[in-house]
Amino acid sequence: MEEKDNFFEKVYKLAALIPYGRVTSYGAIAKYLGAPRSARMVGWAMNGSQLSKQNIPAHRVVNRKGTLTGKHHFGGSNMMCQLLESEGIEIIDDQIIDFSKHFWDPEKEIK
DNA sequence: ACCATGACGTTTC
DNA sequence: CGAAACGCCATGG
Repeated sequence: MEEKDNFFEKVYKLAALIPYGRVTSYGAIAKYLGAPRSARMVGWAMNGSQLSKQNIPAHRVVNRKGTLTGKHHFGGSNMMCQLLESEGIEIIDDQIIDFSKHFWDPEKEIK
């Protein structure tokens, strides 16, 4: 049953391609993968990304509002925030400042 | 097969 | 403008 679904595989790949100091939303990833309705599945995939052998910068993936909804699943609430701030991203109350400015659209950046 | 949950998103009130 | 409800889809019980 451990067949790497193309969906998860793409999520990991895309997440790993997120440039430094950039962030994206689950919906954007899902849409890029061809499943704009499966934004939740993206989050589910990220959950497994922690167990993945690769280093998935899941901290660069947030919801469409730019809120750090999944900080608890990251292995600590402070960790995700700290990582993002370390990349030059301002975060206040689990909310990314100038989210649109840091937003990274795979469809635009990747062609 | 059905119900419940979840790192989301959009629409409605 | 803010909160709540609904919708989507996959995984687990």
